Parts: sequence; C-alpha cells; structure tokens
Amino acid sequence: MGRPPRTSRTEIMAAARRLIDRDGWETLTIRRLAAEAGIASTTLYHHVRDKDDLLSQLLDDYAEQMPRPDMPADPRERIITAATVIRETLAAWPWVVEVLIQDNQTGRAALWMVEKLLDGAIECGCTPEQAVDLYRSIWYYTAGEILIRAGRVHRRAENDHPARRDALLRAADATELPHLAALAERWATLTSRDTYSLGLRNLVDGYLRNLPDQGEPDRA
Amino acid sequence: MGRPPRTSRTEIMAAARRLIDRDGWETLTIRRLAAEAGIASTTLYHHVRDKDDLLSQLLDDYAEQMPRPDMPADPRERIITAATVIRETLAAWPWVVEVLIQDNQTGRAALWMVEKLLDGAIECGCTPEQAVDLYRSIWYYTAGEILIRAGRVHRRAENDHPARRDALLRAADATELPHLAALAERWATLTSRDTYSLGLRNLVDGYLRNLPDQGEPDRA
DNA sequence: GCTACTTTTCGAACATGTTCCTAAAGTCGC
DNA sequence: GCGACTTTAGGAACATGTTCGAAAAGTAGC
Repeated sequence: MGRPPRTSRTEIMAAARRLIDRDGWETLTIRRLAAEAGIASTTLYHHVRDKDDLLSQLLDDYAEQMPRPDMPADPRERIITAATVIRETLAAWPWVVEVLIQDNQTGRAALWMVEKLLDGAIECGCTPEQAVDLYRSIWYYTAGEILIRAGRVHRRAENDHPARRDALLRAADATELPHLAALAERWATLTSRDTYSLGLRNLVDGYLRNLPDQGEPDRA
Repeated sequence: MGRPPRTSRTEIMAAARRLIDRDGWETLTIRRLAAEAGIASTTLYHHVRDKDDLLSQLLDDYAEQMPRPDMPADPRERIITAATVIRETLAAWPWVVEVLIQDNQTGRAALWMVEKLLDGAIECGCTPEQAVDLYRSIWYYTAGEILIRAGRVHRRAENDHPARRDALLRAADATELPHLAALAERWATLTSRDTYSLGLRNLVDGYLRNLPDQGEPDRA
C-alpha cells in the first residue's frame, strides 16, 4: 500500500544510459538525470541512495550484459583470463573510478568471474583460503591499475598554475636519486606502456610457486 | 612587483594541519580552511589550484617529515621494505584516497623510496626497464590495497535504503557459484585479514624469478 | 464515502567547490 | 609625488550533491 510509484528504477537507469550515450558521462548530474527522466531531483533519492550508488547500479547493469568468454582448460590461464576480463570490462568506463573506491566489493555482475578465478586457483593446488588471498591480491593490483590509468586520462592538462610542481622527475637530484635521474628522459615513455598482463602473470606465478604444500600441477 | 602577498602557502598549510588535527580531516572544507587562515575562500585559489592540489601538497608536507628507515642489506628485502614503508605512510591518512586517484604519480616526498625500490631491483638483476616495470606493478598493487582498505573504513554503515543490494554473497547461487557459496560464511573474515605483505612478497618473487636473463642473485 | 495510514513526489534550502570580476596595494619610471 | 602596471584579495554568483518537511496519491478498515 501507499502511494503507487510513478517512477521505476529501470526508467532511471535507462535515462542515465541515454544521457551518458548522448552527452558523455561527465555531464551526468543528478539534476540533468532527473530532467531526462521527467522527475524532480529529489525524487531520485527514493530509488538511489546517492550518486555513488547510482553509478554502482549502472555499472552492474552494464556488466550484466557483458559477454562471458569461454575459459581455457589450463587453470592458471583461467585465472589470467578472468582477471583480464575484469580489467578490460571496468577500464571501458571512465566513471568506474568513482564506484571502485566506494563500492569496494566487486559488484554482483562480476561475481561469476571471481568464481572462475577461485576455481582456477583451487585447481592449481590452492586451499580455499589461499585462493581468496590470491584473488584479493589480484583485485588490489587490478583496481590500482585501473584507478591510476583512469586518473591519468581523467586528469586535466596541467596548466601553469602557481604553486604547481611539475617536471617532477627532471628535478631529480642526480646524486640523491641516481636511478631516477638516469631514467628521467624515458620515464614518461616507460610508465605509459601497458604492463598489466606482465605484472599479473608474475603475481600469479609468484603465488602459485610459493604455495606451502605442492608446486605446479601441470609439469612444465 | 605587484601587490605583496599577505598570505603564504606555508600559512595555509599550517592552518590546514591545525584544522585536521583539531576537528578531523572530514571537516576540512575550503571555506573553513579560509576562515582558519583568516582569509577569504577565493584567496585560497591563488595559492592552490584546487582542493585536490591542496591535499596533494599537504601529503607532500607530511611525507617530508616522515622518518626514513635504514634499508636492509639484501636487495630483495630493500624492495619489500620500501614498498611497505610507502604503504604504511599513505595508509595513515584517510584522505590519501582523494589524492591518489588524481595525483597518480607519487609525490615529491616519496621519490626517495621509489629510488630505493629501483635500486634494489637493479641489484637483483633487473635492467632499468624491468626495474620500472616492477616498481609500477608494486605501485598498482599498493595503491589498490590502500584505496580499497580506505574505502572500507570510509564507507558509511550500510543503511537499509531501498534498492540497496547487500548480503551480496549470501545470495550466491550454490550451483552457479559453488566456491563463493561455500566461502560465504567466512568471506568477511577472510577478506578483512591483512595480506598485504604476503601478496607483495609473492609479486616480487614472481618478478625476480621470471627475469629473462638471470635468476636469483642470492643462492637460496 | 469517510477516515487513518503509508508511500511517493517535490519545492525550498543548505554546504561545498569553483569561477568571474572588481577593488586594493604595492613597485617602477619619471 | 604621480600615473601606468602588476599582483593579490575578496565579494557575488553558479552548479552540484544532498537533506527536510510538507503536500499528493493511493490503500485498508469501517
């Protein structure tokens, strides 16, 4: 009972996607979204806790329609694949940043990939506890990579504002920081390469090799 | 020439620290900071590009006074130590989150730790390029851990708002997600443990063992 | 049909980060 | 000393996320 709703969560999500597709996600504001949905701004807050919650739900809706790739037979490769798919999926939406830092647990829609990851880890010889540890490490690594990469893009071009220190590395003292100074020229190039899968593989390898009990399940 | 400044960057930083120490960092707002410094809000923007820049400078100032621990002799342990110190230092201030995602490059004050890390990596047999790769992987992992951990704390207690999905894992379908379902009870416990150094060690080990040229410098 | 009761909707208002424009307060050339 | 010039200071105003309280719009009991 009570007054019947004139607005549904689904309508709101649809309006949000329309707005994002049309004008870009940066222009997605509560008031604009309300206008697009034909309701008052404050009405939104009956269907959504706050803006982070809105983005979180939006991400879930998107992720739901994501194609689920078939997994390789090798369990270690399954771990790699699952992590890579998570990363690729999240990196496609810049506003994922706002969600990730608030909604730390991976959303409902990504659970099946966590499952695949745990499954691969266990088949590689992990105990369930170790599998969770490996998952968490991978998630930290992945979330950090996404956030930092998104930050780099999202960052406005550094304007010459007062009290702004840039050319951070060029000022590197050659006697105090010899390696950094030596790398200063190439730093931008080196740090803009995509080394996600390299790091991921090394992380997974390090984990699986350091298991207390057994080593690798497939003899190399 | 020009009108002489009545306000200095140093005063602003001092006022900010006073405010944070007294009332907590959540109450650090531009207007309150201006009031504490005895100036108008808009005057702040002559010394600071925006709030993120303010926090970033604040972090640098803090980090500058951070004690620099002496490094162990073993190069691999130096890597671990440097990373751990970075993590510990950053994790001490909750507002670090806002800075990290914007100011992706580690600040000026943390450069010496990056240097130590590169140094350890190179002494472990890395080329400079590989050392940078290792650094970046560690940085992703560390940043992700900090952000997610801070997010968990920073998160307001989940109130029972409509359209809020919680008990994420308890709803795990036992047939679709067997491992997650099996772990559901213990999930909260397992994911609240501090596994940073475990993951860090495995990551570093994986990297150093996978170097194309040589293996481990110190024979185990 | 009328009266509780419940839920949704929304206008007003607030705090915050930020920008724009104008006024103040000096220095420099003379 | 005086007018250009330059830099800082600050008031007014705007967009945004969000809260509060009251009005609207139904349902259930009688």
